[in-house]
This record gives sequence, C-alpha cells and structure tokens, in this order.
Amino acid sequence: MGWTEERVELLKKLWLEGLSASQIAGVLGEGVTRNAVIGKVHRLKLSGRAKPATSTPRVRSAPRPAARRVSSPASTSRSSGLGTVMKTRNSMNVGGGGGGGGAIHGATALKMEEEFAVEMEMAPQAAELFIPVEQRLTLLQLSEHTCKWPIGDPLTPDFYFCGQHSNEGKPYCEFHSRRAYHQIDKKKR
DNA sequence: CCCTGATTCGC
DNA sequence: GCGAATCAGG
Repeated sequence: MGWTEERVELLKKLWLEGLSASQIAGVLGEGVTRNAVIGKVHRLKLSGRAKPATSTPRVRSAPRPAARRVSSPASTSRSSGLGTVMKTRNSMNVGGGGGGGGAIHGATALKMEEEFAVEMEMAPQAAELFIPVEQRLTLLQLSEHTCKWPIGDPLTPDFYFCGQHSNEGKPYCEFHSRRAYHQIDKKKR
C-alpha cells in the first residue's frame, strides 16, 4: 500500500504528537510496519522531534559487515497487538492509619495532560498486580525462584515482595520482569 | 526479553 | 521512494 496524502498527513500528525513508530504503524494498520513508518518519517525529514541537540553523535562503531536481505516473506499481514500497552503507576500505599501524615504529592502532574489522555485511550484495563496478603514475602523469605519485585515503601511495615514464581534465573516474575527492564515512564531521551 | 528510533541498501 | 534487516541504545 502506497503513501496517500491522507496517510502521510496522519503520519505527520501522530509523529509530531509524540506517538512511537510502532503505535503509528498500528493506527495506520493494513500492513504498515514500524519500519515503514520510520523510513517514511526519515524521507519526510521530520525525524528527531524532541532533540535536546545535545548527545547525538551517532556513533557507528560496527560499520555493517554484510547484511543482505532474506527472501521475501510472501505475506505481510500483521496483526499487531496494540492494545497491550501497559502504563501503570506503581501503587505506593503507605500506611494510612496514623494522623494526617501524607500530603506529599509532588508537582509531577504538569505535563501529564496529553500523555494521560493517550494512556487512558490505549490501556483502559491496565492494573497493578495485587498480591494477597498470605502470599506476600519478606526479604528473608525470598529464594531463587521468587519474584523480588518490591512493593510499597521499604520503610513501612506493609512493604513486601511480589513473591510470585519466577523462571530460570530471572529475578522477577513474568509480570514484573518487563517493568524491571523497561522504562515505563521517564521523560528523557 | 521487551521496546525505541536510526541507518543501510536492495528493490 | 519504499521498507526489511540491522544496529545501537534503554
């Protein structure tokens, strides 16, 4: 499928809006891959949309030895699981019983408007894992195959570890292993 | 592992 | 011009 003016405009809009290439590809659908989007973006010369200008030396350490293409894949239909985006804030439930202690809400909610909108749009059912009290682990109860994802405030009695089963040398259960690596948030790039 | 954008280069 | 493969980074 070629790039009609409509699609190009939509691409521009979404890209400038800050959506990732894969997300845009998902929106455009119909056999449009992330690479196609990125390639088009480059050709349109509208790449680098939030460059701090600092830190982009583009070091090409490996000069690319030989990267011939593989035979054509015949079918390009791709049903990307777009609705799988999970952006959830780690619930920090710190106590609550005592006197009116915690009004410690930072001023982090500044540039959250658009992001939050997109968030709600794409991950309507995102939720944090809930671990039943009887399954929660203290530090001493951790073993090789228990998820070591910390939940809550370490300085608080209700701090505990996930404790779900984790596979083969992995420190976290499947649910948390992603979060461990992946930067769900962070506004630096 | 998952993902991101960047680049190359055969088509 | 297009985009798959690949790279480099998070």
